[in-house]
Amino acid sequence: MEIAKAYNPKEAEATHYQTWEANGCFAPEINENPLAEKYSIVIPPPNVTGSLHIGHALQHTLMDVLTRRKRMQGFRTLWLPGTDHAGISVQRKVVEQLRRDENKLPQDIGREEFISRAWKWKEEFGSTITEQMRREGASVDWSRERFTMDESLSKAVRFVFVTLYNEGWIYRGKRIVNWCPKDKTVISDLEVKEETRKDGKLVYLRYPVKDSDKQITVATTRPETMLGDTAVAVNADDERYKNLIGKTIFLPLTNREIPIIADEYVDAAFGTGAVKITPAHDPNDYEVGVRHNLEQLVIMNDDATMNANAGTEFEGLDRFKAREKVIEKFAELGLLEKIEDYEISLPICERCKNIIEPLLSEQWFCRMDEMRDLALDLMKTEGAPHFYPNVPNEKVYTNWLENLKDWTISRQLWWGHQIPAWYDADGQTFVARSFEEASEKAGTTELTQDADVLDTWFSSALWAFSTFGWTGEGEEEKRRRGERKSDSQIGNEQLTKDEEQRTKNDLETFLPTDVLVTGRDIIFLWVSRMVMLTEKFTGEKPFADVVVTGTVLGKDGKPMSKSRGNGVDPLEMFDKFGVDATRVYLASIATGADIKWNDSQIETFRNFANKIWNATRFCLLNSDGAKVDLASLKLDENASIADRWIVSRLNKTALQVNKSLDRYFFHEAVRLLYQFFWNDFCDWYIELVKDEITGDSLSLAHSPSSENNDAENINEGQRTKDKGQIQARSRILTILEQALRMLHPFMPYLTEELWQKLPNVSSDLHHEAYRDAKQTIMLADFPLGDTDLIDERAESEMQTVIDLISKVRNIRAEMNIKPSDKPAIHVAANAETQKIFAANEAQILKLARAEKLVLAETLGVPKASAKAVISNAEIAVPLEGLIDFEKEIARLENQVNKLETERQRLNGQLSNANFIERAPPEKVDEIRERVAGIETQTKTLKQNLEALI
RNA sequence: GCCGACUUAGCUCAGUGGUAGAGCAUCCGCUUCACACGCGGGAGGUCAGAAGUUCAAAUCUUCUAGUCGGCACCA
Repeated sequence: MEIAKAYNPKEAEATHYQTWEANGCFAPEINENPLAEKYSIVIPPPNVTGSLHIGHALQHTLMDVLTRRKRMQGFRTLWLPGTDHAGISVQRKVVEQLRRDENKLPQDIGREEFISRAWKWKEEFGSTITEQMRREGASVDWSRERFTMDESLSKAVRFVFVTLYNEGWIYRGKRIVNWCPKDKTVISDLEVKEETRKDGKLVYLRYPVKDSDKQITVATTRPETMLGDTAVAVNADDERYKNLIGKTIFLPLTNREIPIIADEYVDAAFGTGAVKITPAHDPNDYEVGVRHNLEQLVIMNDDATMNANAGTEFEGLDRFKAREKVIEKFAELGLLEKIEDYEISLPICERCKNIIEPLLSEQWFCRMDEMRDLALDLMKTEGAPHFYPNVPNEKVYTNWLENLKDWTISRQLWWGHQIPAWYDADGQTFVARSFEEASEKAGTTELTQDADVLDTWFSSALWAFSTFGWTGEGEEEKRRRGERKSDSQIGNEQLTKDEEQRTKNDLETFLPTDVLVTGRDIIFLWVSRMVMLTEKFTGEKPFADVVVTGTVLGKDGKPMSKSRGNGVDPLEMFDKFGVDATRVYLASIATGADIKWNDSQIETFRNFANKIWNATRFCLLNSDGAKVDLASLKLDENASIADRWIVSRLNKTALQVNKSLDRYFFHEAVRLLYQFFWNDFCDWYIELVKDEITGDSLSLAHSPSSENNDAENINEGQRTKDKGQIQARSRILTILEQALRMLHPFMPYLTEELWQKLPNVSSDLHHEAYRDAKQTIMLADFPLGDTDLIDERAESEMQTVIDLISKVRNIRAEMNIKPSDKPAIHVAANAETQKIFAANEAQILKLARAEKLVLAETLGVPKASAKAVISNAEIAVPLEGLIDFEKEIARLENQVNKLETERQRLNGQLSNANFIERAPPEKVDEIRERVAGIETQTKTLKQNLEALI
């Protein structure tokens, strides 16, 4: 078979994904077993405006690893893909497109046309990320792809909104909100970020008191808001101002008079002790205003320019221009006391980085108190969802819930789910799932729908169940919910009947999902809201577990960002190192840990991919007559140590890999597989059996046609040898094949490419749930590992052989013995250990590059020998004429010193009476044994040393 | 201000009570018939610092320092 010398990822990446998809491998329907347990994951829907970044690649890799393993283990597996309509982002793209191409504003074309343009934009550019996911190898079921604005998901949104409204969880009201003047919409607290500015100013303004020559000085960082002041507040106990309470102030730059009020919000010790109150532009002032029934004077437009309420001199000015002008005017009037430098933190719009303006505005809100309790109860009573890693995520989650405030759910955008509320001519509100329903309620069709849309996260919050077809419509849903609760009580008799329905009904089959894999940053925005709304509307948990991934930082250790230019494009990595290498690297990051991007690490896994390629290449180059055959791993009593050892290692690895993945320790699974494949399989097993499986033996050299003619010429011995060789070849192929299966979830392309090349692979190797499917490694049975096949004795015997070879290699290297020189190896050991070495003589001679192996009870070698000890044997390599005595002395001293340090440490423990008394006896014995072992070795080394001096 | 995480070899990182590890880099040797994206062999660490708990601490507790997050406040 022709096989290239190095792995070329591009070839494998080009073909297999299409084949898997075409053969329906990603859909749960591929599973032929009606009783199969389900395993489901919904993807955190990426924004349609997005393109794949390294965080997606990380999360998708983990989800794919989980999904692929479970699928291989015969679960009815669904990983559901989809995208989020990303309200503000798409709106901004379309606004930009409109401006650039037609020099128009959204108002110019109207809402309807704007929305149709947005859909067009989505159709045209919205599939970038889903295309990129194909490249990643993500085994998602594209037939179930969802979009948050699909009709069925939109129905769900309306149903939920109406229900929550009717139950009093959603209300409309005037509140101070975070207003983004750039996007001209309200945004939630979670979308506001803080930015500290050192160049802030604190401006002290003097307000003249009416009927008095007194002035009150107030300090502010936003002087322009004084135009909207409707009071000055002081603390009632403040002696300085006590007698001014109830008096009136002439508010400069306006012709308004405002009261001086007392409120406990004011801290007499802070600043001047007097606070200007602007109820329409500050949340605290708003509260004060409500308490004192103050006028709420809005002085800004939605683009943060001043409006008519600010006075003719200021109307139309930008807020920052107005600020300067207010200061100027106060200075002119002699009312500017001073300006101090002041470090200030500004609220910034997370997306557009503009400064947020707190603004009084009428919005829709979602009350969170009861929903918070739903979520908190789940955590308290069931520990659900379970976070991985648990620390610190669970605590962060619950702390946040405990301090939750109401959620502003309306947005002043056109792209999104328009709020299903209608107003009649009198301003009465009718909340309904459709215009028809609203008209019916209102008794008129003269209705106007609320212009706002819902926060994108509102529809995302339903993602765990709306994606499975839940729309909330009709009584059916409720009935099903009721049925489902009782199903579990009825028991197993109903199973078969239910199974039929299960395959038809995604909601019942796949909810709750098994795990959510997502980033820390959206635990609040998304995870918590899914928990609340899924529980509220389906009575189910959205997911059992939450895996919280860390942040992949740039090479400079800072979060990746366009402005820093430290981003890493996953697609570039795919091109440079291959998809598989990138995936394993991402999976090798400790769960939840932040990591600095590091090219050398990913190269490690590129090299690993190549190693796997070449190991397979080796097996294939020596595969004549052999085949993948699980029976070849059933070893009899005559089996070699190497075979027993590798089978044991394989099964131990499989057990540990499964255990690691069960607790989402992807990095541990990667490490186990890397070590098994490279160290155990390549470095030792291949080398140990190389002679046995390479080279044409006599009969194999014959072409099949001549074989019959020459059959009688082949003697029995040769026949046995051939048979043994073919068995050995099958065995190594089978071990390899098992390893490829375990590697598949991490490295799907490489493993499929190689697996298909192995002799005798077929769908017979599939898990029994996929016997009829076309042969692919992705449906092969993922090894669980068998404790009965773990052979500790073989492992320790093999270790003895490895130790011996390593020591001789060490001597060779330290003594500068040429590769072509083949010394003898003398070993002194007990009879049992001698047997082990004797059984592996050929391998020892080959791997240590030695000429002969002399086994005895005691060493009888010339003085000019290099020596070493291992736990149960003494080794000597006679080096007549080659030995450098000084070097040998140094080498032995080095070994003695190492042992001595260790011995002293252990003796320290043993001489501690408390240790002997309180430590577990096994532990004490273990230490004693080790000291004894060290002493024997040291004694031998010292004798050798003395002999040299 | 409150809460939390992190600090381990030159670099990037594993390691949750019992012999400090990996990859890369480095040093020495090797065209050994799968692989130089390789093979073999070395060197390199007071586990940030201090105190404590324990027979035993990188690991548990407290404090200190530095780094980074989250939340709150900000007249």
